[in-house]
Amino acid sequence: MPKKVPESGESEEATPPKRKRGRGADPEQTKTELIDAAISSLIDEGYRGTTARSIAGRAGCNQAAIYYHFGGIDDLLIAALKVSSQGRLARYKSALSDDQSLTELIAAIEELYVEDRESGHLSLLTELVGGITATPELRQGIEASTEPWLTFVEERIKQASKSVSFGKMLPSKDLADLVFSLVIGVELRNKVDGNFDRSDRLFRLGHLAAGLAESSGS
Amino acid sequence: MPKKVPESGESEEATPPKRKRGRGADPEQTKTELIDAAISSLIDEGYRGTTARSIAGRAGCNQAAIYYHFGGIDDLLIAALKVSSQGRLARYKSALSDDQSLTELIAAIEELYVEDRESGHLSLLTELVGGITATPELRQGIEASTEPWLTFVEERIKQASKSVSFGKMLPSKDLADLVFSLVIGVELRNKVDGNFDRSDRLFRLGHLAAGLAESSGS
Amino acid sequence: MPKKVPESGESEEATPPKRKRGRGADPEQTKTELIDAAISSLIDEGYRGTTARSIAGRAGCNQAAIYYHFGGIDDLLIAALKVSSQGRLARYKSALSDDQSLTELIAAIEELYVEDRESGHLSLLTELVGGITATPELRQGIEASTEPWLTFVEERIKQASKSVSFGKMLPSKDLADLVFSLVIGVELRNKVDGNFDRSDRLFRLGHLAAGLAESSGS
Amino acid sequence: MPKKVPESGESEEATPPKRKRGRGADPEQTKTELIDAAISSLIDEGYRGTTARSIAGRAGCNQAAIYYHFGGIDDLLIAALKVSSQGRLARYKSALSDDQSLTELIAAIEELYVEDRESGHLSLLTELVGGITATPELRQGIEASTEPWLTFVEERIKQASKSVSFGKMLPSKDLADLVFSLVIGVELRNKVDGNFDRSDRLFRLGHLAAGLAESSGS
DNA sequence: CATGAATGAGTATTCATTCAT
DNA sequence: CATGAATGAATACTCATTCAT
Repeated sequence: MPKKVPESGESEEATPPKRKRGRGADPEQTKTELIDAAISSLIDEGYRGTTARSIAGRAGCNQAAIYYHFGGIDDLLIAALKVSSQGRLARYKSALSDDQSLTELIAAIEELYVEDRESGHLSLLTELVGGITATPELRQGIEASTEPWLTFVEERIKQASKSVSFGKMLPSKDLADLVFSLVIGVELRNKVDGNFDRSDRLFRLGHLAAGLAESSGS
Repeated sequence: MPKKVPESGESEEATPPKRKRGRGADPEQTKTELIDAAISSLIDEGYRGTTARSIAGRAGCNQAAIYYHFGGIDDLLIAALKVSSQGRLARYKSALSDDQSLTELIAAIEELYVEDRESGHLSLLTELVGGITATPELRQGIEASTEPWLTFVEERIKQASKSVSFGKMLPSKDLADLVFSLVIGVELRNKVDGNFDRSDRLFRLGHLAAGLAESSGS
Repeated sequence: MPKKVPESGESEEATPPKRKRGRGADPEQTKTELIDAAISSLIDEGYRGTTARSIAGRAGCNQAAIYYHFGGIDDLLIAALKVSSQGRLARYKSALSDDQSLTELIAAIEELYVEDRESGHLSLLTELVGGITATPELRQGIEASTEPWLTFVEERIKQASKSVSFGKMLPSKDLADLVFSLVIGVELRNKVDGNFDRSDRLFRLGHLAAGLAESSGS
Repeated sequence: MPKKVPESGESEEATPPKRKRGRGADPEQTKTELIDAAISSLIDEGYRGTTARSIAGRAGCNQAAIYYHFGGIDDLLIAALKVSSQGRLARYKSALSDDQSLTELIAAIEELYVEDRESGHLSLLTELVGGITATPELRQGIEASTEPWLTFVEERIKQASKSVSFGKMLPSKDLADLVFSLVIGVELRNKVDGNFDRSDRLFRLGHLAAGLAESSGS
């Protein structure tokens, strides 16, 4: 069901004429293709189903390429998460501006979130976290991709709370942690019951709370 | 790191004289041992690392026993989740009473939650959810074990909100959903950074909010 | 597709009131059920697919019963072949009489053969022979079930050739061998292409030859 | 008991300098070795005994190679049948010529047949057919290897019947079917009783009939 | 630069068989 | 008399990984 959203290569700049892969090819292209393949495999097949074969098959190249370019499967997976995460974060940053009211902010976020959910990019994170217990090496890489989001969310919260009377009292860091955890939890729960209106309902709750907060004056 | 907490067999009643396992033995004991083994394997090795070998090894019996008693690994896994989930839910139900104030309630829950987190029983759920993408058959079983928790949380919220002035306005079902999702999200995030004080901080936030709510009068 | 034809118990005599199986049951009944199960499993699943599980499942009893009653799977299989073979042979003997002309004889045989083919009883033999290479112990048992057929066929040929001028010159033993081998070969070939009109065409050839032979005078 | 006869590689031309097997080796050699191993395993151990282990062991390579090169055991098996069948058919074609009398033809065939029987190549076919019930996927492959033989036999019969007065009346297609089925049936019967003079006796019968037919004028 | 070939160790699952009851 | 429980060894197949080219 996930809609296709451009994976790596966040920008739309014209890519140079794609040479075919093989001897004398552009190594970056292969790497990019592998990363895209890893992303789509993680989304479609989950962490357990994401094997060298599955990735190489999707990338249309040899399994050995994974080792040649990334040194191993897990390293490729981390790279994939990084690319995906950075791409999405950039999108969020460009779509949210400082002068939005709390209500506007939440509306904007909801739109982005739906993009995430539908494209499957959120799933990437939860799938990889699921692999941590079996493969602890993943942890560090995941954390690195996670961290920028937290500072970003915290910042947004700080900014938004300016328009609220008791704003300065809000523990923006903890709230950021809460919001981020909640998003992840919702994603996981969606996997269980496929009940995608859960996020809708929670956003409605958010709008309600935002309305209440704003009406309490700046 | 998870502390050992008795898995199946919620009660502490003296178990009847344990016959040795083997041909002609008590099958229930073997089943129980397999379930316990599955639980501990899921906690220690994750979904990906929980193989027939790993389970049978922990249970001290032959891999074939898994198939004899449960028909397959996934079936054993959801049986394990069910046992674990029911056991924990019973514990929650017996530990929380109707006449607790909101603040008391939260304090009680925090205690139980720490038990969950430390024993690893919460991890069971997230590990299995991680397997859904690769093995969709798990979904139904997970959902079945999840559902009772939601109704339980909802009831608690309804009960607790009576002591709050605007309590009747609260969408208890959505809040239950939110709380449950948040717990799951936190568990997942803990796996990433091992930052176990996150829950402490969030509970503090909860206490704060509870205090605010209660001070607004009943 | 094989039509059901009563397996063991060649006669239609009233069977004594069937007690259920279990402690104090009639051992003969269990044996009979196991044999019938083995026959149908060989027909449906082939030699490779005929496992203890498959047989016991069809017989509705425990796998251990096979060992208790027959000592092993192969022994049960041999017993099954024997029962099936004897049953069919009895049917042939009762359906063919001495005073049939060659043409009548062939017509009668065709009818019986179609029974065999459709019920799958012929398949029993070829499936078991397929197992000989892997399990040489089968050989003797199969040979024992095969031998009576050859003497029977030889006798029929001898009798029938009396109505043919050059009848005494015919090497009836070799011809019996030929006919029997041909039947087996046809059965095997049918498995490959499912072309069941092959036997029809060959019987037509037989009728032609019979007509020719008879027209040459007695 | 089967005598060794070169399996694949019908010609005796000097094979190019055989590189050792292993990473980066000539894949054709590995494939050939696997096919030869499959053939000899089918002959020696039968269909039931022909496992990945047995084949890889005989080929001196890893079981996984079977899957790498053929995708699965059954596919390797039908590849083996194809190679064997084509090799033998080529041998037959080169050994039989148009200008042979019926008697000469039968004599020539007898010689070839003895080769088949002794080398075990005929057994290949019957073993695989025995597997059809359990593994229907084999059917198509077997049929494909079978079909050329039928057209070949039919042609031979047509050609030979020219030297017989009533030759044009002969239903060569049905006769081809009969002959081929008979050969298969005889092979199977040989497995049961090890009575290898059966074919001798049948060939004698054939010679007799041929003599009769030829004496009836062209 | 990249890959085809190969493999050892592993996967889930099923086998025939045994034994205590 | 018969069976439920159990198992060691096998089954087909896939894994991540390596290496020669």
